[in-house]
Amino acid sequence: MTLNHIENRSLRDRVLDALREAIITGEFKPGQQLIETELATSLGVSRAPLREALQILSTEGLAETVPYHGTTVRRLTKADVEELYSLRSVLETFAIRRMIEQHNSEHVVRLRTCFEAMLAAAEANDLKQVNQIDREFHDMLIELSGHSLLLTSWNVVSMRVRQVMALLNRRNSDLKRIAYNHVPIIDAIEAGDSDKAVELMQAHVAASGELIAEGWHDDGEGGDIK
Amino acid sequence: MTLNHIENRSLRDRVLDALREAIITGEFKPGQQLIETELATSLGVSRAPLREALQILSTEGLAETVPYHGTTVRRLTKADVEELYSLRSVLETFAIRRMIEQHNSEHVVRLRTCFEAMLAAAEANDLKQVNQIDREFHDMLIELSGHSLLLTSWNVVSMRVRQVMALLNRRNSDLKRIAYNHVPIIDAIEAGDSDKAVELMQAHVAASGELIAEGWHDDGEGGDIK
DNA sequence: CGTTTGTCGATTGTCGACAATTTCCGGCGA
DNA sequence: TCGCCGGAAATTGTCGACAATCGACAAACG
Repeated sequence: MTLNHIENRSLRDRVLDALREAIITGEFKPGQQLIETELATSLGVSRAPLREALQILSTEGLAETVPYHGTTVRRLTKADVEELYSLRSVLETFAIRRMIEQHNSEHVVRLRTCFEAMLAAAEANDLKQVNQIDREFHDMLIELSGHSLLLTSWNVVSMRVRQVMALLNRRNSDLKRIAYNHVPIIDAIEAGDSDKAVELMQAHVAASGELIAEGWHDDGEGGDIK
Repeated sequence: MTLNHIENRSLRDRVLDALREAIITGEFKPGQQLIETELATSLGVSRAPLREALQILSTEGLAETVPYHGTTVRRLTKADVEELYSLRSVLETFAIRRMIEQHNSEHVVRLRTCFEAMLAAAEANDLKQVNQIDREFHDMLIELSGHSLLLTSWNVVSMRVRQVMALLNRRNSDLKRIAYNHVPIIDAIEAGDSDKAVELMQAHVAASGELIAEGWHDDGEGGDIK
């Protein structure tokens, strides 16, 4: 008999996931006030676990808490976007170097598998799916570096990148081209050429970062891209 | 009349500071269980703000929470120390590059002032003071990069570095030599030579990291250094 | 004797109520 | 009209009490 484990996580964790998801997907807009009693009743829990979730969101940088003034969804200025992408670049290139040092061919296989899934989604013209797989690709890079502290730092950055992406209306650009952009990076990793892989990744991240920062309006929160 | 600011911060924040300090200074040993009722009564607060503080400690990586089993001070393995110092190196070198890009001579002045204070403490053979100023020096590097997201990431790393330092018994080594180690870095920054400054910083961090990791015992938590 | 089941103590998880703080709004006087 | 002074409303902060969960040991059963 194959029984599934029953959901046993604490309310706090489930509330945290729900709120995080709402912020990351842009359902909760930047600057929006997160009123405890309101959220608590709408989620059907008391304020205690909800507050704990809000604390965590604050330390993760997704929300902002001012004593006696409440918690709001953190605003994202143009400077924030630039910082986000520059730090992202630093973390990812570090991960690449560290991964290459391990000379594990299994890693390259996994990256290529991921790429192929991305390509398939691109051919189906499925923007959402491409985005998700792109996230998985970059997450995988970090994971394969085998650096757990880096992973936790990355998660914070990654979440906010997702938030940024959700806040702008992207037209469907050439998805296949986006997918193929990853090939030279994988090739450089396979060849063990750290410097080249790093260079390519820096360009890759910088390009998308600039593209986004370019059309960013601090008050309107994101314009149209591509 | 100069009145002190009335302590108006929330209990949670003050509890958080107290607990963090206790962990960072090594007063709370790694693996030690942090029992809510116990801490609450000893601090004279209820469990609510205390729990919120513990949540934050967990997300900061200083503590570890297992549902229904409580919170413990996070253990520091040798691998953790290595990850810590490698990430620290990445963040600091990034900060240096970014700082140099600004060509602000004021920055160099502040760094030199900091160095001189360190030297003075070294001549007084005051290990504790030297350590504190060393921390200030590296914190200053991050601040001067003008990258707020980097700063928040740094703070997490920095706290854990302090914890590591507190857990090992350092004999007084040559403090003046330690202080003077910072000079070439400042010089390279002043000269605007990013690559050299980065290289020196990497060596600087790697050296102390290896020194510490070398004598680290995962179970005993840190041996004697120098 | 080994396995399963029940119970206990300790600890964390959650809740509702109350206190503290800020904000907003209306009335009052200059 | 303007400023300002309460006081009510809204919101967050804190507390004590109760419920849920877990590990360990004892008890019952084969």
